[in-house]
Amino acid sequence: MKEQESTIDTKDKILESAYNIFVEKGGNGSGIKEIAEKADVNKAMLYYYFDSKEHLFKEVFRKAIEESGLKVLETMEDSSTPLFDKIKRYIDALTDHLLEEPIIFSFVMNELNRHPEVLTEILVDTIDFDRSVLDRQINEAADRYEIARINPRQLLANITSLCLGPIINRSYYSVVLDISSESEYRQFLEERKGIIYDMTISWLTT
Amino acid sequence: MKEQESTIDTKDKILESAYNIFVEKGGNGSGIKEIAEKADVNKAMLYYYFDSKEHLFKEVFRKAIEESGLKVLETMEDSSTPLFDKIKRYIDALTDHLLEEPIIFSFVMNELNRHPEVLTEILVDTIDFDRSVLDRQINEAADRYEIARINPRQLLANITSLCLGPIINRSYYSVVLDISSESEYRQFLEERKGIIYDMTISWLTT
DNA sequence: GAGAATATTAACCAACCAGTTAATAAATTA
DNA sequence: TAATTTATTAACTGGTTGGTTAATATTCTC
Repeated sequence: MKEQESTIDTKDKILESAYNIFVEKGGNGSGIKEIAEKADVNKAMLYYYFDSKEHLFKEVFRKAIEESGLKVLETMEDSSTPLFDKIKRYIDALTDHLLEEPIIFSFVMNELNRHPEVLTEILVDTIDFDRSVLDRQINEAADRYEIARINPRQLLANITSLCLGPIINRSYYSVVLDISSESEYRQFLEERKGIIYDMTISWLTT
Repeated sequence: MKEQESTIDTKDKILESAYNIFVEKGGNGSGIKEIAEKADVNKAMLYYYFDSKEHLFKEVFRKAIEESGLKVLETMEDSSTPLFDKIKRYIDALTDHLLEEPIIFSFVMNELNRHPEVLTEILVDTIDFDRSVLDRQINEAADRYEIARINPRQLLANITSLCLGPIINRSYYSVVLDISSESEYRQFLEERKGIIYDMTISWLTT
């Protein structure tokens, strides 16, 4: 059997170090030497617990998804909450979470864009989202003429895009919107919560 | 003086090769050896025309911005077109352009996220967008009670986010929306053009 | 405490990296 | 055509990369 304490210690030390460095510099920008050094561990230990840089990266990526706030999506599966309330909660929760961890989220998206073939499967089995509840809710609301008949996928794409955009591509929006200070930007994002909701509702009810 | 023909030839060959490889694999993922080989040029020539990998990359990045479709933003500076028309044209033009060059756009955003300090200045002087015309138009329309009084920056952020989102982070949206086939995805994006416009207008007029 | 399993280390490896150099070829100028 | 500038090349450099190995230290089991 393993000697528990120190094993978990070193393995976790490696993972934590890898997490920080990968997130900061990206998969291609980081070296295992640096990761080992920051973990204060011999480089060979890295290959004792993880058998390649790629494997280590994949575990880090999985962890990053968990902590990114993407899982907020699963709140959309709740059938007991009315549609509009759910939308509001989703927007607020997603924005709040993204405001806390913007870098992690940006990391996930960047790596996903750069290595889609390898990483989508990790995404798929880490987040596994079932859209059926939301679909039904939307269609039933349309049946009752409470909202217009819209494509549920478009709703999801709209809300998500509106929330993510200015956060994960902050550098771009900083330039376009000409907002440089941190506090100003945060205020701008706070203001968005209400706007995104209003915009969505006004679209659904016209 | 330079020997024009062959000079331009080789320099351009290098730039083109660098462009393709950088866009495909990203700045950190690409090596100059590969770039030289694909350009069918001696590696030293790379340092004859560009004095480092970073310089070469920056030129590629600049070129990528030009071809990415980001410049469509500048149509918003036109004061002769009515607000709603301008919005419609911006959405259509941006979407169309992005549909043609989704990878380039993704590249620009990824690199910008990864190296904001170095690349924002290139972005700033490549795109230089003046928001004042749009601001005035919006405020005047609000004065005339044609639209609600909204923050022009939020309008810009909304439209842009809605257009960019599902295109530059396609892998993510493919999973969330569960759309795998290329044609289905393109149709989805086409459908969005109208939806984004409707959504924006309904928000502005409530 | 012997033996086995687990954990850790330093030294090593070949391939690759960005970048240089010094010599040469080709074109321009005079 | 001689001198000069511009273009091109092969070979090289020093450092880094991801990854291995073989020996050793530590811990667990009995």
